[in-house]
Amino acid sequence: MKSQTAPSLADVARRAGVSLSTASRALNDAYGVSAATRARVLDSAAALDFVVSPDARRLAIGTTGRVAVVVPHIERWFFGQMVSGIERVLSEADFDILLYHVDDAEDRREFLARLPARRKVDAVVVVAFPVGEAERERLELIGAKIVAAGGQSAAYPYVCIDDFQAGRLALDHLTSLGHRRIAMIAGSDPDQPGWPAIPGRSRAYESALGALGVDVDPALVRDVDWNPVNAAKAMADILDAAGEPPTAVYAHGDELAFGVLHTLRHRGYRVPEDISVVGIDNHPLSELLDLTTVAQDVGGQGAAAARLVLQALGREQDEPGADPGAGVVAPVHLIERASTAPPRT
Amino acid sequence: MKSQTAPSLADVARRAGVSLSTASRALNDAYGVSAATRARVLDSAAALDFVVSPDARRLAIGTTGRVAVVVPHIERWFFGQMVSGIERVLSEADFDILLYHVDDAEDRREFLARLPARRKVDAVVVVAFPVGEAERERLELIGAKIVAAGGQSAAYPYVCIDDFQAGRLALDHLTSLGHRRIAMIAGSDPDQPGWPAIPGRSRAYESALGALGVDVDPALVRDVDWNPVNAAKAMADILDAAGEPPTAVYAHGDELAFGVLHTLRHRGYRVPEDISVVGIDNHPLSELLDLTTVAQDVGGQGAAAARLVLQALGREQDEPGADPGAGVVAPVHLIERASTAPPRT
DNA sequence: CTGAAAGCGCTTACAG
DNA sequence: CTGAAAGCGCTTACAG
Repeated sequence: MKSQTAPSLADVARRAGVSLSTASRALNDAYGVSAATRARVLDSAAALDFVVSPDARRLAIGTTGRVAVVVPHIERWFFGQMVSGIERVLSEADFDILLYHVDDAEDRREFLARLPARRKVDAVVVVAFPVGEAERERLELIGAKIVAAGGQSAAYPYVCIDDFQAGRLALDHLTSLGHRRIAMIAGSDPDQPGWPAIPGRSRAYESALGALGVDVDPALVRDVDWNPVNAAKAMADILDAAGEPPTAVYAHGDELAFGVLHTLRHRGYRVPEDISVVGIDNHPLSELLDLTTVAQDVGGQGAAAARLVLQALGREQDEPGADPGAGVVAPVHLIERASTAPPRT
Repeated sequence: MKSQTAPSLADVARRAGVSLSTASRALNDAYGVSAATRARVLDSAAALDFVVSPDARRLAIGTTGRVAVVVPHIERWFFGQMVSGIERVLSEADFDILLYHVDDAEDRREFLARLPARRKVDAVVVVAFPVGEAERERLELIGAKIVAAGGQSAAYPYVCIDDFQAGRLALDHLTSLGHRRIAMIAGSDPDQPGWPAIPGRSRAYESALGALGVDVDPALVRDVDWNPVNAAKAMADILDAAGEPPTAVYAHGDELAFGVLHTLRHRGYRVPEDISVVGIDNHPLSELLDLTTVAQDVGGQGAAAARLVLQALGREQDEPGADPGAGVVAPVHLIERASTAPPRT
């Protein structure tokens, strides 16, 4: 009945001829065990191929050694990068990462409501979505730390970029080139259709046009669910609806821009001669498509978020000047490639 | 000192006025507890916001409720899809997934060597890399099941596609169009430079040409580490090296094909008029780039792998006719788009 | 430096 | 149907 079972501490102790306590100490502390004894225990452990049962240790210790990473769309580039960055530093700090995928707002709420009581993790990092006040309190009540990646919060540490700034970088590039008639393909939150998923990037649009005294023309704006194919359709839509085509297109993300490029090419518009296109992200394929974009280091942000976790867990010496609990905003910068140029007059 | 602590089963039992055993049973079994008692316990648990400590439960139960998913490049599309598929079905079966990222062969070996003794998981699914015989045995010794996704093995269950077939699908399409001078951009394993990461896709090339009595021209073949940018360079290389350019290019993956398309465009070749291009994968961006490709459902393969895990763990009624321990090979199919056409004569 | 004992939070035969 | 008790595999004061 009992399936194969790994050697236990008791086995190690017996083989080394010491007590459980001593074996445990030899394996953990450095103190309180004579060198000779420790050596015997270590040998014994090695011979038996022993490794502590994490569950038992955790039970006794009261800590889990795990952190939950909760992401909406693990199959998308941005999230993959983020998880990759988080995993890298957390695993190095010897934490295991528990991956959870949550789809919509309902999913997220339910997940967060369940997690606290589960005590499965020491911390949770939520990627690109907010945590309600109530959930946050429950998490903190059980001692679980929480940090956000790809979004900010006043209530817990976070790392993100300044989306408004990123947007302005893209738009200022366009306007300084002389563009005035600029279309926008906005990424929209499927939970709240019609609302921008990243408000800052939309505000940048209004603000940039506003600064020029140009009114926003609704015929030039479309919301898209981040699916490139839908972005392609949206662009076609704009071309069909707007009397005069825009001279430039601002996409909230490179993946949306890819769709735009596709439609433009199919409709016979040359980029950038006829229409300029700019995105945000610096997706790995953007270089190949000569897309001008505002770059961000997503993997680096994941790593930074992981460091915030370690900090919150007291596992890292606070860097002097680092205000724990505060957020870090990662830098962004414009990368000019061949998809943007001055408008033809 | 003692940080906030969640309510324990003992609290629930006390509040309900029953013993620990009864509380436990009420929460788990359906049997052996009177309806009234169960109700009291349930109420009590609800009132206290109680949820069992997974670690304690596991310790007592002897099972972890977790499965490890080990991937080489979590930030790449293929792996993201795979993990996504795995997570979907495993989390529904109430398993937690522990994500591990391993880079190179050394990493993998070390990881697998450590895992067995750790007893952190009930099973491990390795994505797109092989597990040595020794490691496999150790894993099985401690009762951890193992299944492969994106690669096959004689020693444990797996799900993959038939890479040779996929390659032939792509190549037969090309040759039936009339192409004879076909270049190949092969994805290569960084651990074994010069070797194809996916041998079947290379064999398909040799086989398809062989069937036509055409010799493989080394000047038309390049190995690339799956980086699209390097694929672009490799294509440039071929164009520079080969006297006469190929009339078609076969890429081991769509991401490589993207690089090819880039170079072709920059060099002034029209696709497909001057040169045809075909890939494998049906990457989400392929549609936008009008790339002809051989499609595979990666997420579906992940889901299938997860089902194999459940099966191995005895958590799923064996479907009649399903041979546990065997592999499943997922179907592939050609998607013709605008990147392929007959060669100009 | 080392050991006996209690405890971490559950589950599960074993007896009522 | 219900409870007392042992056990899961470790850790950690408490005494030597």
